[in-house]
Amino acid sequence: MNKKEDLLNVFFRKLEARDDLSTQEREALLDAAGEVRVVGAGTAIVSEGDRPMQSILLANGLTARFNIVEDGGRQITAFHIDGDFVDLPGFLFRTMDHGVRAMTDCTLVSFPHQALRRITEHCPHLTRLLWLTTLLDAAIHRQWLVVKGRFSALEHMAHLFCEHLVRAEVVGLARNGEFPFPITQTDLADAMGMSTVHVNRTLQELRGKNLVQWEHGRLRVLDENGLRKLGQFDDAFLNLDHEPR
Amino acid sequence: MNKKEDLLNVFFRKLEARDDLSTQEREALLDAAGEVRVVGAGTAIVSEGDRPMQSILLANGLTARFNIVEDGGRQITAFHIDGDFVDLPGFLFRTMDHGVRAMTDCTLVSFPHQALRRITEHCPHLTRLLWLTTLLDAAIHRQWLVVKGRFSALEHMAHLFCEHLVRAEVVGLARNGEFPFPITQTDLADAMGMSTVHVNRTLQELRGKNLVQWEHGRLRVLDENGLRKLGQFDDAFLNLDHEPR
DNA sequence: CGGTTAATTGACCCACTTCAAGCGCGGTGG
DNA sequence: CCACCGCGCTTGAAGTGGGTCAATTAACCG
Repeated sequence: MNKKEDLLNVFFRKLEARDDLSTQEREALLDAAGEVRVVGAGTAIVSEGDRPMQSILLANGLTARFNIVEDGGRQITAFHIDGDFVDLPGFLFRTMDHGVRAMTDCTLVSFPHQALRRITEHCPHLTRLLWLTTLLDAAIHRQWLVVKGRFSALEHMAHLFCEHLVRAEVVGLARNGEFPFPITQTDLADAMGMSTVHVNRTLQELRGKNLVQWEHGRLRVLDENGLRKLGQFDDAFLNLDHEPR
Repeated sequence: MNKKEDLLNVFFRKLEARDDLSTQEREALLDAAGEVRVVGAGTAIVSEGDRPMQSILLANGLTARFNIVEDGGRQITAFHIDGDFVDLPGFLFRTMDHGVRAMTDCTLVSFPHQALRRITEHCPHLTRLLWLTTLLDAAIHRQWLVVKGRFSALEHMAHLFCEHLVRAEVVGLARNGEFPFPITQTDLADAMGMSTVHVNRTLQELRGKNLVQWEHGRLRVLDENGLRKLGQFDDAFLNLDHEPR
């Protein structure tokens, strides 16, 4: 089915940034891919406590992982873009410890856990690459911890924008430092663990320094070097080297 | 070699809390295990930028993963205890994006990456369990993000102590709510992303509420329910259910 | 043109930081 | 055996980054 191949291309691209992918491996992934679904912005793709029977690859759109705390506050722990699995941990965790929400309309491809298990049984190298994608998520989490623990709001925001620029570039979503970033300031505040008010003021400061523009759901980085410097951004944690894994 | 088996027992225990482990799998791990090493407190087990040829299982002791930021500040992103791999991401990442330091004297068992690769090629279920351990690390990272983003210092500390109590119990390190916690308040501050001064005051508040004692490198939880409530602690993220993975 | 959600602004507040001292204790050398 | 040293713990005082509350404006949308 040609259509499914198109949808998976962006995932292949993400993997191929880190290692070679054989034709057989591509086919194994195509075989494993199940239902394709388009959901609207705001859809709860996964809810805390779910025991899903498949994991979901985001072919197109933007999703957020989040946890709700007692006072009703929400903490976003990750954003996912084209080519990211939004709940691969569910394959081995069984019970989801967090929710995933579509922040935009999203095209989703489901991978039944049974099919993923078959991959782990017959395609060791591909298994390592799938494993790698979850390690990437973990590396991003660690980076967020460093940033949240030791950076000012301004540095934090600069770092986050740099991260998204690079990730968008890897899957071909960015052109001239501009990429889709269709979320609200409230969402951003929930991701940065701060108040909307302060996100707004921090953003104004970044704009005032002529580092970024953010309009119509697109973020444009005007001065990538300046932004990287401010955000102390080093892309090493994203493991962009192409090497045998 | 009987000695090596003793050292790996705590790791078996960690895995067996989540799924069955066959005799063959245990043997595969024993075969994969290489050099055993004891290092003193303060040793840099892994440094940022390293390209290790093996991953290291902590058989006994306490280690911390950390990143150093520009102003010299340190952010600890994880603690590891008996039975944890301290740098399994290195198996697929190749280049380490952070350091690992021995906080106490540690007994380490190295697993050459070549041997781990062999496991991924011949033992799919065991591979999934190794993968699971890195997913556990990631789940803890996410929880830390939630806590750091949305909790007060007091709640944060309560949560951290709960997490360590549960993890220590899983590998048999805790008795009557008491377990080894041989770090300094400065280390704890680096993990919580706060100042030592405030760690000290927060700790006094926890003590004042008769929730914990912390003396001679051991933490004693006096009122586990109270501590859990204060820290909004739910152990779901630690995936303690024993089920087929 | 109302109704709703997102962005923005102002004023005040406080949790946590910073800076600066003291204190206790184990280790070490004379 | 004691003086000294260094590290970790503790305390006080003063400052601030970011939060909270509340209101206004802008953008969107049928």
